[in-house]
Amino acid sequence: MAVKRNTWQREAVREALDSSGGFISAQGLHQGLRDAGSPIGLATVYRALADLATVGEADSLQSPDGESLYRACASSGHHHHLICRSCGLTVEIEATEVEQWARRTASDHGFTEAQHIVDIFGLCAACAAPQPK
Amino acid sequence: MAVKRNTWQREAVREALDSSGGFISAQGLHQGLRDAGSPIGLATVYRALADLATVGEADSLQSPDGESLYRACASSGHHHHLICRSCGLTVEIEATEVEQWARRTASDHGFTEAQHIVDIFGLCAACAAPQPK
DNA sequence: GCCAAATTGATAACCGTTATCATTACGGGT
DNA sequence: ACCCGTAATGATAACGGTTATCAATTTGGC
Repeated sequence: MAVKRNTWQREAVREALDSSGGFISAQGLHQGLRDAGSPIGLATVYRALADLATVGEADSLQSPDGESLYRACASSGHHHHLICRSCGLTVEIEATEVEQWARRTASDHGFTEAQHIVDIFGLCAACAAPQPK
Repeated sequence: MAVKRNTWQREAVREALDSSGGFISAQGLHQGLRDAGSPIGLATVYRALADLATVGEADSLQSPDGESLYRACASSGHHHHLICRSCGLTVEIEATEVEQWARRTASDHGFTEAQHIVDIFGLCAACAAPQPK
């Protein structure tokens, strides 16, 4: 059965994910768990993460480097993120306008089942000032 | 030097990219070039692609699988895409509203050097009706 | 307490991308 | 026209991340 994935491990992952406060890579999460004393294996982290993503309790996106980043999602509600590419700070943003625009644009071209990817990467105020690059 | 990247190979890549008509993976592009008779190497394709992307003549995005997909970009202008996840049909879309929204949102939170990822994946009219899967 | 089923975790296989490095082609200078 | 230096090319190896494999452990039911 597919709905049997509830062992303490998954919750551990969810907690870690939740306390990370932002997007984090699967491996980073694994590190964190290990540091926290969990003897959890990397494979399990990936599995838990995949499950959480499927259920909708986690959000995943591809970093520009091709890594998969995950983040705890309070709801299965749709929202977007503003991510500092330097320090990782993540801000959830409302995108009502964009939602509408996306929906309109899609149906405008005869597209259905449209899901949009809308994320903004930048440098937060803190990271911007110091060194440009 | 960095501005010395102009040998026939890059143009070959650009042509291939251009005639692909949609997003294509670096490897797929390499295959295509090879099939077309070019003795081009995979490494060179990656290099050319990176260059084109840098100059702004190619657009790149990460597929959900983590692959990098490239597409010929008419201009270095910023625009987004509506992609059929079934047949690969790609439509360039104007996103003026979104541009503004993104810029506003970013600076609203003190972010600078904001680059946004805005793409819509869906099923085009042709692929939607027939067979669900 | 015993058995069956499922999860776990270490490791190996995979896949795409990037770096390495010898070879080759091109251009300039003489 | 020839020689030489510079840079691009391409085969292959190295890399990093993700997924699959599989034996061992744990869990729950009877």
